[in-house]
Amino acid sequence: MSKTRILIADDHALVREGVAALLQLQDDMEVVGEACDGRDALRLTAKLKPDIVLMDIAMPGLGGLEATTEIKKTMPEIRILILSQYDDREYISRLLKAGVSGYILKHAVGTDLVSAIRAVARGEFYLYSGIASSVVDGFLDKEQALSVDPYEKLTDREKQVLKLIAEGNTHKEIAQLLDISTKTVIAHQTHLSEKLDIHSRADLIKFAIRRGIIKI
Amino acid sequence: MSKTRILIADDHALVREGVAALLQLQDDMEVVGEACDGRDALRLTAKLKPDIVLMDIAMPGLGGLEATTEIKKTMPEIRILILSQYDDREYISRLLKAGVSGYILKHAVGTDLVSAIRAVARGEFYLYSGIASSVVDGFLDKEQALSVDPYEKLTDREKQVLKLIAEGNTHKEIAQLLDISTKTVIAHQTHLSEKLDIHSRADLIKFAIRRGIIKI
DNA sequence: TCGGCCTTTGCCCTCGCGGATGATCGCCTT
DNA sequence: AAGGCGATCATCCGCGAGGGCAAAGGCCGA
Repeated sequence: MSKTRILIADDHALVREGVAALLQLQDDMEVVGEACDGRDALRLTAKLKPDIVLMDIAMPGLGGLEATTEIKKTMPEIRILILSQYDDREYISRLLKAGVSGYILKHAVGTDLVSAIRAVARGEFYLYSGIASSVVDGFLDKEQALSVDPYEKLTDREKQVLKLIAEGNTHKEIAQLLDISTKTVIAHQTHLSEKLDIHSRADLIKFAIRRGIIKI
Repeated sequence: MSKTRILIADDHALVREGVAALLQLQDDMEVVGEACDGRDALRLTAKLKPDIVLMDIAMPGLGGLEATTEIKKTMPEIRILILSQYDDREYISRLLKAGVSGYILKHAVGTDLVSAIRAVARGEFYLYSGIASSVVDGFLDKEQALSVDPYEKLTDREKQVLKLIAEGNTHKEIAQLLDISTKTVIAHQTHLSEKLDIHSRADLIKFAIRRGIIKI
């Protein structure tokens, strides 16, 4: 019997090593590599061809969702299990659209993670307890479930403005940094807020943190 | 030779178990318990009397700093090693004031953590590489190093308002929730912003996240 | 009893936020 | 050539943010 080959992608080395240590205790699992961000995850996935990638969402640079999309584009047979710090219920449908095979929280215990990996290895979906019901709601709203990630619909300039807003800059400060008018900054923010359907600075900040767009 | 007895306090079960698995690999260390928040850490520390408490800062309810202060008050012989997700350099002096014996980041690798625990067990201070220089700066500014945690100087009402602001509520919404005038809300915010020396909503939100005051 | 702190509120002011609407310019695709 | 889209900037307007100033009532310790 061959072991399930696992790649762990998380920006916290201690979490990577700790989870790897937990999984190595299982005789049907083998951690073949560790990636510290989405770019690293892409590179190592192509190189190591693991069975499952255990992926955090909030990582610097290339985030977990973007990395998932890229991996599924070129290597659709590789299964992705999301290991998130946040209970992003309304976000799961987009992850499913990107092709992930499961979603588990860091609040879960080790046996949950082992169960999740075995389920995904068998080709099943895994959803951490308490999340399942929201996914049912998600399937009821199929239009939304099939929509693409709104963040990907942002232009480069809008992503740039989002990052600067989330970092706490005022419109005037952003205008000076980008050498444009404050009115243009506001226009970009208006557009990106509509695309993301997030209409307060506080929620923009939290969105950016969850997505790994800014560090705190 | 007796093993170093360690209590792990972190609100993420997978992180607790993973780090515990790493530490159990060392034959001079023994994880005697796991706590999921500051209150739990207090209770288990009193019950288990570990040599070292490995403590996260951002935990729901009672945070890591508050728990550290309480533990040091009644059990000063127990050493605390902070395991933080964030590089809160300007915050370290207050942790030192509270009596911690070390500070390490989740970005660190397992061997760093093992070294840190051994150093703390020997009675030394441990500071994760790259942080040491800022601590030198901290000692240069002894007045600040000896100051108390500004958050503790906030009144209950101010802490309440801080939480509601960080959650993204407007002044009017907070006024309605607390059944007071918006002017009073602003007065509370003015006072707490002065005490914390944080003068933008964005930074208040990030402060609240780092301290575990709000969830995201 | 007095002073200090907490909580509350008001008025005034400036500044920033953010939506609606409209416009120009350039690039790219059809 | 025509249309779509992104980036730029503008005006108008209502509302929120936040500082300054003043002050009243309650509670508690000296």
